[in-house]
Amino acid sequence: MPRVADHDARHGQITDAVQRLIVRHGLTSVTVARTAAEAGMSVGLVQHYFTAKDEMLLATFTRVNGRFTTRVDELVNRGETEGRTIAEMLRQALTELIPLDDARRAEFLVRRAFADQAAHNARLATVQRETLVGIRSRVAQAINNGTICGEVTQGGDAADQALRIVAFAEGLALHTHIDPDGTPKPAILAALDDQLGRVFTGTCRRAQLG
Amino acid sequence: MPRVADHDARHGQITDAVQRLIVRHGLTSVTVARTAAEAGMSVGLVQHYFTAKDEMLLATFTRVNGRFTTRVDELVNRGETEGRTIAEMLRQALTELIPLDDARRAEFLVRRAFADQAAHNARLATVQRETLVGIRSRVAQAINNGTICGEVTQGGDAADQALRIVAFAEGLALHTHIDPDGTPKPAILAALDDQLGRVFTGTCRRAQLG
DNA sequence: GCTATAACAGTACGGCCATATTGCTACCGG
DNA sequence: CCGGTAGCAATATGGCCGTACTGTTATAGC
Repeated sequence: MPRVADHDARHGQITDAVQRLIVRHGLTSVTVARTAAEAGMSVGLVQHYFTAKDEMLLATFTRVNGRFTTRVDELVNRGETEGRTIAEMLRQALTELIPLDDARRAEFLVRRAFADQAAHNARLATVQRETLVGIRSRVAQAINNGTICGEVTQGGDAADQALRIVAFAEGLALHTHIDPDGTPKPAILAALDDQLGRVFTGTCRRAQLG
Repeated sequence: MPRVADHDARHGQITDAVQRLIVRHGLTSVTVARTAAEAGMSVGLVQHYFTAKDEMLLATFTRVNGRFTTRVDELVNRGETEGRTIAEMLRQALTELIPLDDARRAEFLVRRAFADQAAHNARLATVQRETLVGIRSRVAQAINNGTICGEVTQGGDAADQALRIVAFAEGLALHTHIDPDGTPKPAILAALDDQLGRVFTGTCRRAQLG
């Protein structure tokens, strides 16, 4: 067998380069040659790891979305061990969606960049949809947990409430991005808290939840 | 002087063609040649009316946004003469944002298609921002009117409430588009009504408002 | 230490795209 | 009725892009 390379690491280098290019100059500006240069490798090597540009972009989108949901899950796990309320964890998680700092903004830009493409590419659309319903179902689960625990006092469809909360957060994200000056950070967070406060009206009776 | 042509009509033909192409295959698929074919004219003629492709795209974006706000304004005017409540008019107006039918979906796709570009093009960003704050200030005005009239009983910053309402509507639009099956039309409209109902809690004491 | 093969680089190629250029045509002003 | 300019078409051009192709290097297994 010949020399081996860390495929996952290489894929990461390439998709990270794509991400940086998108953040800097938009998805349109992403070419294989530029990506190679940004990643510090040759065009041939990029081809070696991604048979086609489409694959490269799909991998980038998948990775970014995966990183996001992973981060949210870690946040929740940490919150649970630290005994936070569900509302607090949810607030933290949803804040991840909003481009309030550079890292969040970068991720937001990438998600947005693929929005147009996803409308006409089945595989991108699938990743996008699964990410979205993943977030929504996590929030719904949190609401169900909250109902059991006592933080949520009112009844009502958890999925429906989750949709409203997530939609609201993403709407705030959009406005924050398009008109940062018109939407100061505290106002955004207050709005988010307010929305969460409509559902999480009680206090937890137990220490933990599943 | 030589023969004359209706410049505005030509611009409209071209930008309409661009819009159709975006809806069908995304902004990436829009080329000058394809646009000319779609509009039923020669490449040279497109060049005659738009010195560069950028101008063509900017004009398209501007037109679509303009058409949207015009439609909303007409809706409001009609609603006023017909003596609707402010909440009803607002509900109608915000529903225009959500891709619940083909026409709305087409517009939504175009707005989304330019999202990535706008992040890296000052002129597109300006159009986008102005459209957004335009909508928001209209909603804020409606809330102020509602306060005077009696439909809005609680105090609070109208701009802030407007932000929340519009953000919510756009979030619903996003979810409707990405996951249409997971968000049935009635649930979307109910959510929108619910959100509006949080602000418009009273009934109008007067017939009309400015 | 040989050898097969993965890892990697460089370049060539065919295609499409935006735009420049050129030329024809129709019609308004006089 | 005629000259000139705007309207319009067709083609030429130069560049970039994705990808195929060819070649080189390094190392794991024997």
